[in-house]
Amino acid sequence: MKISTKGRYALRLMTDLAIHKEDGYISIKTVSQRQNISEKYLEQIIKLLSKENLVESTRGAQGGYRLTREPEEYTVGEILRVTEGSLAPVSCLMTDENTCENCMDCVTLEIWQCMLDAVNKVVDSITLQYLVDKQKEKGNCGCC
Amino acid sequence: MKISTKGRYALRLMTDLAIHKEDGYISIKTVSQRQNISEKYLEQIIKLLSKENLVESTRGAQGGYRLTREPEEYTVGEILRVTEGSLAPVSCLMTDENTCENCMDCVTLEIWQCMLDAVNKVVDSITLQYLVDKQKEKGNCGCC
DNA sequence: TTGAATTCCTACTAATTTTGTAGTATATTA
DNA sequence: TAATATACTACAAAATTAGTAGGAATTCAA
Repeated sequence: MKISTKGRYALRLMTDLAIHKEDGYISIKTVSQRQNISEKYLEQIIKLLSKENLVESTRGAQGGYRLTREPEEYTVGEILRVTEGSLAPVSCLMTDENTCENCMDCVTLEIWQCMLDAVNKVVDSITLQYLVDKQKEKGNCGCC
Repeated sequence: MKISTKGRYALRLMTDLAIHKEDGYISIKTVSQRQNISEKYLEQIIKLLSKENLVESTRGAQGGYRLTREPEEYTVGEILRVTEGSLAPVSCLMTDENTCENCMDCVTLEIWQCMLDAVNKVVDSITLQYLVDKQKEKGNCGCC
């Protein structure tokens, strides 16, 4: 039941972009140095965010990435789902997969659905702006 | 963010023991056949449950396992935590590990804590007896 | 117009975790 | 004493996670 580094790094990445949003396009290299995360790995992660239009990019010198919306318009849930995939505790609940027929009338599916709803409710209630605000007063340890 | 087979099998195992609780001690072999789960793997799983006294055992012919309490006295959360380990989405929140000092004042830890609380609330509100009741009317697909 | 900076894209790989298997010792009962 | 179980230790295959590596395409600035 763990959130992987992909999701955790994505939150730090997005928070970094949000905090420095006045700087225009920000390169992966810059974020990599500030957050101390591998450049190449960040590249993979931001590709996911870019594909879903959570960030936009320009190539070349002075290029980089920036947010497409205001920080209060992103939720943590959205960022996590794009990078982690569905937060569902079983694959039968993942919408993109062809849902298992047998499960529809299955006892435990109920439980997993309740868990998913509860998790989504939490992460969808927190905005990126909240992370920015808290980050400024508290910081981020980098390990969770 | 997945529940592994260990936790899912544990629920089926415990539900099976609960449904057949009048049969006295039930062997792993029997459960294995009824649930169509590898005998040796079930053995590993029930060892965890046994160690925490969720079940008790006797060896030898006519031996096996049985519940130590009534089905309404177990929660799904308890069973999952014994088999899956903590349901925390990050290891910094797992009580048995030496909690990361830096995290205590970390932004994201808040989020993970809220997620953990929400998940626990769901699974701790469902009893094994509920699974038994629903199982009898609905069944279990075996895949989730 | 050229060189440096940067994203974009495709593979590959190392490490870790999950999901088991295998074999044997020990205990119990008929 | 033979059959049936649990108890225990070790190993192994498969899948997933967490990266690395290298180069093509694009853009800007000097």
